[in-house]
Amino acid sequence: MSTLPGRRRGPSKGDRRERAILETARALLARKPLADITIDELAAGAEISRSSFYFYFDSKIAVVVALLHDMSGDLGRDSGPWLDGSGPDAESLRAALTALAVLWRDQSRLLAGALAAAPGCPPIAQWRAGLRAAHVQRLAARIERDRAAGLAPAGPGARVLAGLIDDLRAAAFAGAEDPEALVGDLVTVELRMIYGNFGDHHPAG
Amino acid sequence: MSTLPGRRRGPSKGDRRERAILETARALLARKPLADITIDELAAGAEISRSSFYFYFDSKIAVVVALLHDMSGDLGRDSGPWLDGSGPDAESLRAALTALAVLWRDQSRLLAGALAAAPGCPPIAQWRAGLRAAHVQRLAARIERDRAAGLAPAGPGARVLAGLIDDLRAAAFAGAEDPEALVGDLVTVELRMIYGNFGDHHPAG
DNA sequence: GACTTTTTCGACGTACTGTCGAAAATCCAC
DNA sequence: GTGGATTTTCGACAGTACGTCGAAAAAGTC
Repeated sequence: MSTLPGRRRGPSKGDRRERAILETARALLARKPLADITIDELAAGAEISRSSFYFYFDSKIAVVVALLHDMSGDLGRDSGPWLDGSGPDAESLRAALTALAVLWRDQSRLLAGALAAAPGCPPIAQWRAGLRAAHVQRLAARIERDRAAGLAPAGPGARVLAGLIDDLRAAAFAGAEDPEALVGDLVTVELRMIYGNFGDHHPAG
Repeated sequence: MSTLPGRRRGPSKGDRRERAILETARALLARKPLADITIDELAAGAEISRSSFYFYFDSKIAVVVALLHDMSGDLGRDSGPWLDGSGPDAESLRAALTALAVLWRDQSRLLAGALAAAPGCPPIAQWRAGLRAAHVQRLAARIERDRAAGLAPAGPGARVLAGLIDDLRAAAFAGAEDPEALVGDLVTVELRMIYGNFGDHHPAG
């Protein structure tokens, strides 16, 4: 699964190195964009030679994919109540968006780099497509439920609408210097996209 | 302005070459992504050596910027009626979005490549920022006008809302295989973002 | 036909990527 | 602990693409 060419089994010295590479990548991503990071740096950070790097990962992208996978779990965190609920529930939506915004704040370069690299890089594109599909799937189901219940007006196909909402989130967070500051407005906008202004609320602060 | 290092004036042989480079770039972008295009190919297409390429452009990016500038005029085309009008006018919005979708259909690789390269590439980032600012400016003004006139409900700051709409367009068109198919749904969604469902309309087909 | 400007290109230096094969370190059974 | 297998390391090499320099050829000017 995770593109490791050489190793067979056994948590040995190599494991420490692999983790060191990942940690180095994280550290470097905290202060420079993905495109500016070279394999030399990754190897140096893990205190191995550049050639040795290739024993652990096939490429810089493979490292990124590993980091992304580590994060996948967190990405949908706190979205359950919103996605499984019904009606224009601003609070559960706000919780979902806040969790996402915090993640973007902490990992913006990793996420931005991944999004930028996705076209033209199948493994990353697949990762993104998987997350997107999962979100669209659940959100579209929620929209259909609400429409059937008369809570939401008809409109674009539920999957299309859900896709637009997913796109909007990614674009908005990717472009923002302070993602958390956007949460309130995104709540309003997403609710309007789904409910019109059935559910308009008055954001506090 | 357009980063031309060598030439002084006079429409000479060099002009043909410069145009040849741009045409080659256009042609290549029609069938492969920007990242896969090399300066060798650009030079070969214009029938000059790679070194000669640098006489005309500073880099591949400079070529892209030139192409983008050629296109800037078309980007806002047919948006006037929508941006200068008032109220939930689905038809003028549809016209604006259709023109944009057609542009995306024809130049998707150039635009997608530019958007992907923008972070980490100041000249392209500036181009994008300029367009975005212009759009946000006019759209925000329109929103404020409508709110003052009681045509649109209060909500996120007009500039923020306009920014989200601009982001949504870029993300939606960038991700779509058939941008024109999205226009109808985008009309609905943008109107809802601004007006709630004050202005819900019934899209035909 | 000299003189200037424009245009061309080969040679060079750099940065980064990825592969190969041999050696060193480590592990494991006996 | 020693011998053979496995894991890990790295130097050397080959490839690709970028961007610069300076000298020369081509074109334009008087």
